[in-house]
Amino acid sequence: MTDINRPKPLSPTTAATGPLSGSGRDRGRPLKTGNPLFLREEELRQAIEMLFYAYRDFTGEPDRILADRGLGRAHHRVIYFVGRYPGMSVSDLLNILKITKQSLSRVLSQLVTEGYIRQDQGTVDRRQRLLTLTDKGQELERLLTETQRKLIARAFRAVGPEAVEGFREVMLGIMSSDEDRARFGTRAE
Amino acid sequence: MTDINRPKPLSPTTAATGPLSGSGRDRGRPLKTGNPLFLREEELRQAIEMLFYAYRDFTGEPDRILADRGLGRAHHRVIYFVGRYPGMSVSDLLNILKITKQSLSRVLSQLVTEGYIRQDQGTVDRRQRLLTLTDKGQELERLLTETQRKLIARAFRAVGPEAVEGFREVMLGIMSSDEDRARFGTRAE
DNA sequence: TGTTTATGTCAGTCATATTGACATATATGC
DNA sequence: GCATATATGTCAATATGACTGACATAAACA
Repeated sequence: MTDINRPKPLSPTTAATGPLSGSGRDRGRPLKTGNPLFLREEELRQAIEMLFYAYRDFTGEPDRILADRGLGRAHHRVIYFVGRYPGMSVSDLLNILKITKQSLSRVLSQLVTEGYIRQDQGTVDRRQRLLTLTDKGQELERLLTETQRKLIARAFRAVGPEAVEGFREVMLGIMSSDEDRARFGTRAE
Repeated sequence: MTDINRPKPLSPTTAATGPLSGSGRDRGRPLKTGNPLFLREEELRQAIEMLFYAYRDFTGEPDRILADRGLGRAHHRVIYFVGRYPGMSVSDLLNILKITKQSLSRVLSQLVTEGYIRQDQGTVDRRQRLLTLTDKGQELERLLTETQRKLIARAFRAVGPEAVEGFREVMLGIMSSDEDRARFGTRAE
C-alpha cells in the first residue's frame, strides 16, 4: 500500500484513510546514514510545515484589521518598514521587499493618498523621496504591530530565552542574504 | 539623539537619513519594568522581521521553479499537502489551507487537468474525492520539497539540535490552533 | 423521507504581483 | 557643460490567488 509511511490521520472524516503507521517513525529514515535525528526527512518536513502554519496564523489577524480599511498585506509591509526605518527611501524599501517598483507604486501611492505615509524630498539627494509615517500611519502601525508583538511575546514567554535564541539562529540561517542577516547585528546579550 | 535605539542605516544612499529623529517611541525600552530582555520591544520586532525575511526567502526558490511550469505558490501548497497526506479529502485540504473551496477549486482543477493530482471516489464515503499525487506530481513535489528541505537542513546543521528544538517550540507557540499543533505530536526528545 | 454533508461550479470582484516601455529630475564623471 | 547613470514615477497588459454569493448534485444520515 502506498500509505505505509504516512503521518497521522487528519480528521475523523478521513479515518478511512487509515490508522496508518502511527507516528510514522520510519519516514524519518536518515537521509544518509549517520545523520543526526534532527536532520531526518521527517523533522525537516515538519519544519517546512511549521513555517507554513505559523506564518499563516501570524498574518491572519493583521490581515483582518487591514481588510476593514480596504488595505492588504502589502500595505502592512510598507507601513511596517517605514515605521521601522523612518526616512527610508523608495529604493531602500524596494530592496527590502524585493518586489518591482510598479508593484510598490500602487500600494505606496494609495498609502500616501489616504494619508498614512508622507513623502519628502531628500535634502542630500533631491531625487529621493524619503518616507515617514503620518500620525494616522503611526496609529495603524502600532495597532498592527501590537497584534503581532503580542502573539510573539506570548510564544516567547511560554518557551523561555534559550528556545528564543534557537529560533533566532534558525531564522537567520534560513535567510539567504548576508545583507538581511546584517539587519540583526550582534545584539547586546 | 532620539535615534539611539534605531536600527542601523539601510544603505549608503540613506546615510543622510541617519539621524532622523523621531517617532522613535520607546523602542528598546522594556514593555513593562522587569520584563526580561528577550521580551523587549526591539527583540519582538526583530522576530516579526525575521519571519518576514525567512518566509520570503524560504518560498523564493520554489516560486521560481513553479513559475517555469505556469504554477504558483498555491499549487505548491496543494501538491505539498497531498504528497504529505495521500488520500486526503478535499475538505481535509481546505481545513489545512484555510481558504475557500472556490479558491481551492481553480488551483486543484488545474493540477488535476495537468496531470499532477488524481482524484478517486472514496470507498467508505463515496461523496469524497480522495487526492493523491500522480507520478508527475510526485516528481514535482520532490523537486520542490528537496529545495526547501536543503535550505532548512543547512540552517539546522549550522545551529545544532538545541537551537532546532527552540525553533520548534517557538513555531508551535505561534500557531493559533491546537489542531495544527497536534500535527506535530510530542516527539521523542 | 427529509436534512445535512462533501463537492463542484458560475459569476463577479479585489489585491498583489509581473513585464515592458517610457518620462522626469537629479546626480555624477569626464 | 555634456553625457550618462540613478531615483522615482507612470501607463498598459496580464497572471495569480484570494474573496462573496448563489446554486447544483450526489451521497450519507437521522
